[in-house]
Amino acid sequence: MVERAEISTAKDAADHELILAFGRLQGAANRLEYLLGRAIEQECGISHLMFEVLLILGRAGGQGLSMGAISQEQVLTTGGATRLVDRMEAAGLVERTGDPGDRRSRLVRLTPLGEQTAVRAARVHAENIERYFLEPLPAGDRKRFMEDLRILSHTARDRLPRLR
Amino acid sequence: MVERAEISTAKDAADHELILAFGRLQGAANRLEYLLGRAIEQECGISHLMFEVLLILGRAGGQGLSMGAISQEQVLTTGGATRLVDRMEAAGLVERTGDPGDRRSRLVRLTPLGEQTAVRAARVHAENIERYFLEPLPAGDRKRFMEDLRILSHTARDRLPRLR
DNA sequence: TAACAGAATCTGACTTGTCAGGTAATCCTG
DNA sequence: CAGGATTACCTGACAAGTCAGATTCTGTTA
Repeated sequence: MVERAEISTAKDAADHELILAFGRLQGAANRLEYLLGRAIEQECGISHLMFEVLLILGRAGGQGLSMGAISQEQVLTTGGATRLVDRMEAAGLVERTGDPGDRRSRLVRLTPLGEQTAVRAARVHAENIERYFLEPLPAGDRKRFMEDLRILSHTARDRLPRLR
Repeated sequence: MVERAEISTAKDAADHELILAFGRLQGAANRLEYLLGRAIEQECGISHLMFEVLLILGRAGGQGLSMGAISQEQVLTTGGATRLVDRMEAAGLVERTGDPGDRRSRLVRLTPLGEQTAVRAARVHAENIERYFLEPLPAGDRKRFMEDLRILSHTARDRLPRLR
């Protein structure tokens, strides 16, 4: 009846194995994210989150996106988005203009510098992904693995509650 | 020669696809981590990183681990480890004692409360992993997928430089 | 054994996120 | 159309990391 004894049941042993395997996944994901984020920071002078926002804005094009749309695409609260865009604006990567249709809202749009940076950072990022993520995988597994990830990422995304 | 034109090459299109696919992976990993971390916080009253450290210490057993060993197992600098263990000590989950063999070093060890919390949190965590991570995957794919992850996590781990 | 390089940890200053609570504009609804 | 609910964004207070440098101890070596 000592607490220690609990961890020796069969169920707990299976749990432990699951946690270990999943921990390796999380560890790998974190380390990869760290590595890729570092590369972008050093080679392009922008943070990982700034890079994400540059990509989002590049994909959106045209008028730009509202602050709310940006924070919803990221794992960021609205307050966090405000501060991130503040820094990006100070760095000359984006500009904020009022939305003519809704004076509460503000549209965020890439500057020419922001576009150049986005293109260059995307290239660097893709190279690093190939190098660190795909290369170590057995060649025959890559395609199937990417497909699994696609499925998984969608189901996970749909299940997870959004931030405010 | 306009910068915009660069993004329309075939290579850049492939890069873009790779970045998108990988972004989904990162997004899923982050959202899962967020979700699982939240569950642990709410149900067990400890942060995600505290949980990791509890598991590490539980696995180590015996004398406990030095601060350096803890920071190396985590994606944490030594300064960050100091502050995390400070909070865990204040919460009564661990205790720090001097290492008799090296007076610079300090050994961190689970308290009885820390052990109980580790066991309980591990159970909650395993349940949540199954619910959010494995369940959405097609049943036949789970085993193979876990194996891929195992391989990948090892290669990624080996390639990534350690923090200080 | 004195001196110095290196290791283990801690600390001050800072960064960048969260959270809760503003403020201004918009949308309903009687 | 007045007035309350809601929406969009921002801000002050705080949390929890990073980083560089200080402190204390160890081990080697001249």
